[in-house]
Amino acid sequence: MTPRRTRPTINQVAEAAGVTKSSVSRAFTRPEMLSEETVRKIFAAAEELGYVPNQTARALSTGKHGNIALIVPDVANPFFPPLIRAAQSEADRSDYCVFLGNSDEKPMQEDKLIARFGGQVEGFLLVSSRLSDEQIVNHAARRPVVLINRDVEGIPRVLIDSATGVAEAVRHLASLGHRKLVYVAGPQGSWSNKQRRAAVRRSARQLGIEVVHIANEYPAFESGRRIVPSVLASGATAAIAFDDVTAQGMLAELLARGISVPEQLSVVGCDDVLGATTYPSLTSVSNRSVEAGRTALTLLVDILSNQAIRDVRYVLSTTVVIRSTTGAAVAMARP
Amino acid sequence: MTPRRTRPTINQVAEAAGVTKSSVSRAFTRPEMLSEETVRKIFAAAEELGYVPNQTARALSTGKHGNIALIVPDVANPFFPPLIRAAQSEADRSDYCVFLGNSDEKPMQEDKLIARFGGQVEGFLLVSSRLSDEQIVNHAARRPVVLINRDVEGIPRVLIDSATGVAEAVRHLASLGHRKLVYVAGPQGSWSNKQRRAAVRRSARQLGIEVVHIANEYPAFESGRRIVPSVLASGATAAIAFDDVTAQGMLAELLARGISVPEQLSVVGCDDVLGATTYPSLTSVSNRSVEAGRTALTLLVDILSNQAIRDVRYVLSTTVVIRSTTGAAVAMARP
DNA sequence: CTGTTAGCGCGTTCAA
DNA sequence: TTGAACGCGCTAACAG
Repeated sequence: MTPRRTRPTINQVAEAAGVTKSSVSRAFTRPEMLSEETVRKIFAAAEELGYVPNQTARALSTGKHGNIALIVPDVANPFFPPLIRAAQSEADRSDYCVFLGNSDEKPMQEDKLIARFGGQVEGFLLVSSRLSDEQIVNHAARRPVVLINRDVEGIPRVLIDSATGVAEAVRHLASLGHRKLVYVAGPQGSWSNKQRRAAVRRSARQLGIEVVHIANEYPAFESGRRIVPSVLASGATAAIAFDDVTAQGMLAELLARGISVPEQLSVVGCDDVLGATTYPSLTSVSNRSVEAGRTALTLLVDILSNQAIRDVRYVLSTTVVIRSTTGAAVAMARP
Repeated sequence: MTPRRTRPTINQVAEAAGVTKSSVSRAFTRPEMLSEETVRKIFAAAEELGYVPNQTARALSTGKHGNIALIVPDVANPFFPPLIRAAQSEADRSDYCVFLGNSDEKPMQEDKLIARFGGQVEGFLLVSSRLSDEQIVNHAARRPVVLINRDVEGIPRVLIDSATGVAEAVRHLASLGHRKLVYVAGPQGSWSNKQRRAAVRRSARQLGIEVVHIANEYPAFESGRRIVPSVLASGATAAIAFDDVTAQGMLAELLARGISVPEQLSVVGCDDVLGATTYPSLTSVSNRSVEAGRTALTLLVDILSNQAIRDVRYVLSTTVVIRSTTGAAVAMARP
């Protein structure tokens, strides 16, 4: 038997079961309102016809679509896939479908996506949003928004506190004798970048270490390679990069230039997305993106069902994971 | 001014513009049917109220939802994110929203996702589907389906032909003096796996090389590490892995065991997702997933607008990318 | 417990 | 070129 192209409607089921649409509707939403006998009849008829409730029609009358939008700056950046995966499987548990959006690190694109999805989702999960606080607050006024790695007062948010891990990393470098280090930055609009940068500065000052800041808009392997000359020119003996991918690019370029790590330069990454897969294996700040994704999605689902718009601020702290790219500072001439 | 919670409807715009709903509807779908003057008035009113057509209501009456579902086995596997990204941005160009589904390599989960999305999408893009041919044909009978890396007669599909690249890789190894190699397999249900395995065998036979097949269900870094003992035990001098991630795991384990690559064992990956980021940099079969994603999505959109269900079979060929994990075969005792 | 009656917001005939 | 009326498939009062 070949499957029909047009799906059976609630009316056909009603007729087949000898009841009205209302009863069929109830059988699928609140069966406890019906007699067991009726429910049985209806399900039998539905099964027979291969009836499945029409989500769209249901959404039109209830306003609930059962969809959630998940927007990230760059799907291809290894930081996001595990997070996406975690959020997905959590959404799955609550029978939500998730739209995925890729903003390409561009606020305008992100805004456009939110508008496009707006009509058919109940809430948004914005990861590392590049939007302004004002824009975020505005969207949140229309429908529930949960943020990951973005700290906006009044909006439920899950933050991966890389500051703790970064501080540990700086202390680790200090204990190895480093007195001057560079911070290779990430995207301007990134909350994580501001946080990491501040953490590096603060810890360094406390330990009497000098910090050089090097800008680098797009966090990627290639930009990591390109930034190496500036790092070398700075005269620092260690570098902390915005993320693992950037650090990996640096590692490759350093290797290509015959500069040995960590003997001549120590390198630290962030987010630990590469694990021990680089060579030398990368010292990094731990990653909690999976928990962040899971937590944020649970939070969103929670808000959607309780409609209690709480101001939650969930913080996940991090630590430094020491591997093989950090070592003793090179001997330097004293002034 | 604070944004309203409830969006303006077509009726409010109609009233504000001094026309009926019909005209407003037409202004947004077929403006050429209206006088310029009326269209102008309507748009002005819409703009003023911040009116945006309700996708759901529109979908209910037209049957077009403007959504596409993209299902992959594992978002976190680096092969997929670039493909997803490419498909996304292509969908974006045609104003489609995309649902992302993660099947966890499980046919049942994939089926469940298809059912869940079914009600609100116009078509499916199934990547490396783990479903049976029969299941796929069945779904395709209900609504348009485009396949990536899955070859089912009658279903539009985009195939990355890794066979050409794998054959090149085998010849490359042969020219380096290898006489016995192992193929570290991928998921059973994977079309790519079958294709690669067959290509290895065929090329090897032609060149008089012996092949050992080693099963390995889940393609991941850890399983790559675990498989190393078997590889070593086989006595082969070279290994071709199902994908780069598996190969990377092998590399790490080999390094940990003090076995040097390629001096003692040559390793080849597939899909080239890691680029030159491993150490030693991995020889691999080229990756065309971005083109595959873009092409497949264009194809789907095309089918959706032309409703001409053509039997397309788009093949992208590959080559071997030689880097540093392949070298001369180790000297072996002659029998 | 079950049927009846209204919409949800929009597209689309059919007339005018 | 525009308007009036109906229907998409389902849920939600309101009766009974």
